[in-house]
Amino acid sequence: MVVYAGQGDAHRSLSLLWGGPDQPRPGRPGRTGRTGPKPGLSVDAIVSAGIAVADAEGMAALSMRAVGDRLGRTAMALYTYVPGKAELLDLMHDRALAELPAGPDEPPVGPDGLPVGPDWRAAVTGWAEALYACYLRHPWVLQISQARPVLGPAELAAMETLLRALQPAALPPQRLRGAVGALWQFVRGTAAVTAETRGAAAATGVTDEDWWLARSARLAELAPHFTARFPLLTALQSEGGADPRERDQEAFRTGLAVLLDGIAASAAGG
Amino acid sequence: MVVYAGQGDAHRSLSLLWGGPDQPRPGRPGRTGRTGPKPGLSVDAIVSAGIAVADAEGMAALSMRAVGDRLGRTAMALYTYVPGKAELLDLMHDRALAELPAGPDEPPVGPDGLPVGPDWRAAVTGWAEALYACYLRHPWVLQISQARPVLGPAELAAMETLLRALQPAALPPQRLRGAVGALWQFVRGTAAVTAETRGAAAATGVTDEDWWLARSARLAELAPHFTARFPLLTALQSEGGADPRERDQEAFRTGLAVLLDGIAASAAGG
DNA sequence: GAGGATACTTTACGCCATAAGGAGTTGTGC
DNA sequence: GCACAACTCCTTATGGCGTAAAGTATCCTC
Repeated sequence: MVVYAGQGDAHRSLSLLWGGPDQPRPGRPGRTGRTGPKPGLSVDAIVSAGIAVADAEGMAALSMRAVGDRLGRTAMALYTYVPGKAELLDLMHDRALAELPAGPDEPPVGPDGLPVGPDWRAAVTGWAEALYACYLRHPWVLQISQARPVLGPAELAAMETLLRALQPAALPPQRLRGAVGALWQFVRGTAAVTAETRGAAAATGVTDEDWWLARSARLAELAPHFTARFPLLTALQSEGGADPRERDQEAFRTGLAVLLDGIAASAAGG
Repeated sequence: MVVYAGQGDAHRSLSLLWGGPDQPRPGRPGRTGRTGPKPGLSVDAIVSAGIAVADAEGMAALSMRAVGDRLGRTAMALYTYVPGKAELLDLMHDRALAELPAGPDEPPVGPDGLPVGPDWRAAVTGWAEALYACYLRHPWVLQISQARPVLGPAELAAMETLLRALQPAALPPQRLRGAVGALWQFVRGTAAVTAETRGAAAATGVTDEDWWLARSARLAELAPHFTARFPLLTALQSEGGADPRERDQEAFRTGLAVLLDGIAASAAGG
């Protein structure tokens, strides 16, 4: 379950995200830092602690008190460094994405000087797999509403990497925007489904496969005319069956293939 | 900001989702309903009230108290009908999706008896636009984590509709699964972005366009070497410029076109 | 050494979901 | 007609949450 809890100050988030580590003191507006006790914490340390809590115990357990505890402070101590929880989440989000590889600096270049490479498919696939893996390493990121695009440096860097990978396909700008959006949303959504399957299975102490079986059985029991009501779904579920435990991986691979085919068509069609 | 707040009982959600209105009394396990005062509420009424609150005041304002107030009851009265807030959200989610049109019962059939129709693109486009519009009518649905796929009847019906629309493309099952996932995630993700843009603009009392301008200006100010660091992004943003206020619509259309091209390629390639 | 800025703590407020128990209402079986 | 069980709905209470407000201890500047 997810609750939207009021926006937080995106303005402040942006400052913190882009402020960098060079600020003499933690990022509150009018602070000189010439006097007073040395800060014992830092924004970075708080973000790390937050990620540690979320990785270990899930988003539900991520409270300001929990983060403070992990640092040997009270919850209120964090407010010296970070305006509030919403902004902390924004920072955690971008820090998680910062694990993504930057990719090669230069795309392959042909004799005509233009970027060239039949293998933009491989490059985009690599990008997508890296993002997918990152989401699965930090599933809590998927509960931070994508409806709050704060545009941190790591997120933008990831988009830039994708654009670089797509460069050889030479898409017209409009198509390029569409493709980038579709790819990003696809990876995120697919990762969310995978994360949930794993999480639910782990929480109930059952294998992924057994969990799916239990779910299906229960559905069939509750909706007796299931096959009559949803014939195509029923057919699809039984048909061409991959091992259910590999189904998520498969959905990722083939969905991505569909997207890449679409991009290829755009490239060809100009 | 979004918080994952503990799973709730998916088992109970499923019962409520599929139980239908034919249960003699609200859906608690061992109730006969032969005695006691007549129920003044119903699961349906509670779900409607929840949707009304969320539509009018957003997910942040959706509390059990708020829902109870709207029905002239206390928060605790709801627990007679619904096990908890998580399950209520599941019900609200499925009810929102129930607004989607079911689509024609039969796909067009050719002389060979197989479903046929060059216009599966139109059908899928129609499906995607309907889902997109539904999400924008109820943006709070997008904050319910997709990482809790409870599989209500309306959600499954929407998938069935999509499968029916895709039938003429005659995709192999593996590809079909990939395509369905990609389409769904794409619509959801794109709708989330649009919803956020509108929401943020509305909250600050500014047009979408001005909001984007302010955002860009602030980014440029905070990251002085922006263009050097993200050359492709910078280029893409300026290039081929649609009116920024139409950009979301455009991203939806062209992203969908990319997906459809990919599906067409799969159909051709068998 | 005084004074001010700063880090961090304690306390408190108003929310939240919901557990526990009680009051009033309705039907059933005697 | 009456006791009782079933049921709805309420009040109260618990333990969480984010964070405002105010206090204390630390350190630098003058």
